[in-house]
Amino acid sequence: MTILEDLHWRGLLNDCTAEEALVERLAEGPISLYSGFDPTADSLHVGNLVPLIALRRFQNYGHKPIALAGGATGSIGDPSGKKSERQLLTKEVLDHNIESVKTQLASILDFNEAIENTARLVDNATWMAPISFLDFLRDVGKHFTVNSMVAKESVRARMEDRDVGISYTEFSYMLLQGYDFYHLYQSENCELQIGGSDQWGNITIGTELTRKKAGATVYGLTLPLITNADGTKFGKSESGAIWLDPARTSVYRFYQYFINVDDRDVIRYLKYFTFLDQDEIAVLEKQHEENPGARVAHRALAREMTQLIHGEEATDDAIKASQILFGGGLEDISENALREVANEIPNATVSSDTLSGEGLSLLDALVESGLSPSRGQAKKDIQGGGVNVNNKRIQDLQSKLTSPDVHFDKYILLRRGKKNYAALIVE
RNA sequence: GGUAGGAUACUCAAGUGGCCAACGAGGGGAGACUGUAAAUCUCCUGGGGCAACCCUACACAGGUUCGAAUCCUGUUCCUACCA
Repeated sequence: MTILEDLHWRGLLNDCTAEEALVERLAEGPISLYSGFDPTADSLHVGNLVPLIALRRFQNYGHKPIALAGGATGSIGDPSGKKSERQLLTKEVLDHNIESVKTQLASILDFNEAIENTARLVDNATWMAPISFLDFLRDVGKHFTVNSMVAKESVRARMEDRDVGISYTEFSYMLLQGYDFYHLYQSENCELQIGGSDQWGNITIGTELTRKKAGATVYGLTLPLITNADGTKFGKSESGAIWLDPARTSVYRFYQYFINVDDRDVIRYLKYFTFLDQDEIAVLEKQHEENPGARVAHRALAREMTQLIHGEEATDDAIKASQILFGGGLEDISENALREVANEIPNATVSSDTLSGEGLSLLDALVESGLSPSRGQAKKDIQGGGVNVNNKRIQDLQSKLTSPDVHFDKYILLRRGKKNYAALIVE
């Protein structure tokens, strides 16, 4: 199977500037390709993952991936898919973002310099910054008519909306990105750019510029926009975007996001995001269809993704934490796993004194921990059988929490309903 | 500006002197069933109390009454019709 066949089977081929020619070129040998990532935040999120993983797919097939951090383009702002003009980022924020994003890019691609096709990381500010405005206008701007630029979807959408409009700055974005491609062709012999389907316009500017200035054919390839079957936006949970940075989205939440993927989406996402091959996914698909309740495919997806981004060890912790929060008792739980859980859920601190003697009334503990808004509600929760202490149901209103309830001298796990947890941390 | 009608809990909406912390629906919470799903079914849905009961609440401020969401007066806001 070739890389393009692989992408095609995965449903990752959205559009290509010249597919047949690219097939021939790829057959001749390894190619350098790139994809750009603008540092609009100090972390990538799962929505950025498709192109990034696609770069890795190419690398796995022996090609040479280049990850481009958009130090220059990011300072302008890509109008593609944006309904309104964006706030420019300050230099400091931009620098910080680039540094953070760089390390994330590095975690997915193989930067091992010992291998032939090691990945590279470049920042377009290094070649954009020195170019003078005049030179840019003469060398790049001259090759494009405003007529064609205005016709691009990203610009047209904004022109049609008279209320928002588009600034000259964002209008120029496509030229910068186009120049990147030309530059990478010249300096790295980079012949292919990949990106999301919203990047089509920007990518074709690059292939055009390279053809006009260097007389060379370079290729563009776009990947589909990921859409959830239920119409919600991929990569967004109730609590916001799913980031790759564990400080923003904990490993546990990251794992859970993929566990909770809609049944209808799970096989598609296995193809989009994982490196599992056709046979492996076919097996998962069969198991999923026969018994969706077992959620084998979901588990595989969540584990693969979490391992890819956060590594083996953190994944194991997330899986264990999930087991505690969605299943069994605490009997065989390790202190590490319990700490993981406690970090994940709201918590309240109680002093060990309150647990000695009489103990702390469960009602007070529920209110204290924020699980129940009032004592009255706490009572109803208990009477309704909705309250668990250390994953054991308690239905006695008079129940007190005492030291034997404390795990590892530190934790008491409270739960209201199916998934509202809180930890009492004893000090 | 005139006339008429209205303002009830998260939302809609019943209630026109005591049986009203207030019918019903939606929403929300809990339980059962399940797959950390969907659907379905049951219960709960102002605060405190084990409870009797107490407090707070039917736009706002007063009043009548043993007793007011309900009657009266004034105020504010909304809606319709007329100017």
